[in-house]
Amino acid sequence: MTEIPISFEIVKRQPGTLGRAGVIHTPHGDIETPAFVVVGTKGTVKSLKPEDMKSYVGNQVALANTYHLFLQPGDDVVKEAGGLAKFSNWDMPTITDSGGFQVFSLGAAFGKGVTKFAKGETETVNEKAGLNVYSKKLAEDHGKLCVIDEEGVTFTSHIDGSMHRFTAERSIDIQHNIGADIIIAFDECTSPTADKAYQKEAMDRTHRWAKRSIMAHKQNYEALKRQGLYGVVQGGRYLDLREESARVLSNMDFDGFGIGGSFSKEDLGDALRIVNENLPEDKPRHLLGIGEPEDITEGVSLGCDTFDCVAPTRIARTGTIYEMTNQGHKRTNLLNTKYQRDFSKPDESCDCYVCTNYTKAYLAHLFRSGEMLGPHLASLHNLYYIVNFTKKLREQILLS
RNA sequence: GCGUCGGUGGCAGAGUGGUCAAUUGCAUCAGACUGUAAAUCUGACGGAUUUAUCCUACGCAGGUUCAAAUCCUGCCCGGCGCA
Repeated sequence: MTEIPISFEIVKRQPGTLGRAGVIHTPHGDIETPAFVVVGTKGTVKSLKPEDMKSYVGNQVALANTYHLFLQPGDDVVKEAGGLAKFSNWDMPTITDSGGFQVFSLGAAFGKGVTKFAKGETETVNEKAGLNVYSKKLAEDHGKLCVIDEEGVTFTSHIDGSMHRFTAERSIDIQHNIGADIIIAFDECTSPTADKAYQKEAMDRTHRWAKRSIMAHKQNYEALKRQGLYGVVQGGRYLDLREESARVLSNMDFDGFGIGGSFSKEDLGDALRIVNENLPEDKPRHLLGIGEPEDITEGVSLGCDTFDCVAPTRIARTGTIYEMTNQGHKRTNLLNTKYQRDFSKPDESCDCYVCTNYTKAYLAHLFRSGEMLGPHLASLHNLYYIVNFTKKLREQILLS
């Protein structure tokens, strides 16, 4: 094994774009990029057996979450089991997200129905209110399950209400225990409704946490040998902040970079361009939590190497599948009446296990009758769809 | 046959004189979902509509009342008990 656990080589650059095809070498194997990373937050891809990833999906890498595994079953248990890959029987490279997204989903977004994507005109609000040293009363007053301060974040467990504190160092420590090949510096994922002043403040804080994450990582020699660390670019929807974040992080000793935070659909492209133009070219870039097929097309051409997103499995569980049409990607709600007697393949152009063996009508029946096979088969298809679509984008770059 | 209880929107089941086109659940119809608080959530759900209102509705037919799903009478149907 090399001194550096994570290395990246660019195999081919796509002329005229920022896109590139490459390989990320990890202790658990190679990841040919661009690649879609399957999300299994709690060490399980919802509705799938771990083996299904190899047999039916074909993904090369999977991602779990630090916050969730810390709460259940506990990072010490995962460590004792021999690490995430062994514990979960994930026979492939793995990534853990730092818990930074939970700062958003349990914080600014809690109970508000806000997503990290701004839709059209967005009112910005000063999120300063969240910036206080933790107290239980404060959390209750603010209707949040987490409160941010300079040192870190205090969470109220969404499971049992117990209090837990994450700092940059603590997140890294937990991720060392979980043992994924790639770990991510603890960051603050901001809300798209946050105003610029707050985005700047959160970004600067994330940069300070980034520095501390590197220091914490370097203090664990064993982990340093087998885990790579990514820093996370922030800056919200503000291009100047995005540029600044990319530049600041570029000067830190990371093995790769996550691009995080909030966007609006319209300026996702502009943000990715300015970020990737400023990140070092020879390090892998992971677009955190994005996205839909169209987003991946855009992200790849703008120089992102890996992507993770819950959308394929989340929409699958409620009866929606991806379908390729002449007009492009389509989301098909199998619960719609018209599919009850539609005996065509779920996706005519797809050659996955589900599409070669079942019909829309059968899947529709499974969903209508509440059978668990419905979410399972739809998840298999959607993951295969997005993983293979991303593979095709890689092939296009190789052929360009 | 006698007694008794009951018949409410696709189903189950509230309501027992006005605030009832009728609580709620299921089903149905549609929508949402982007580092998973998520096998979740939202909306619609008698008909018409100029969305203000109007019409038809709580087994059927009458009646009482300013007003009835709610009270009275008869009929029809069902459960249970006794013959």
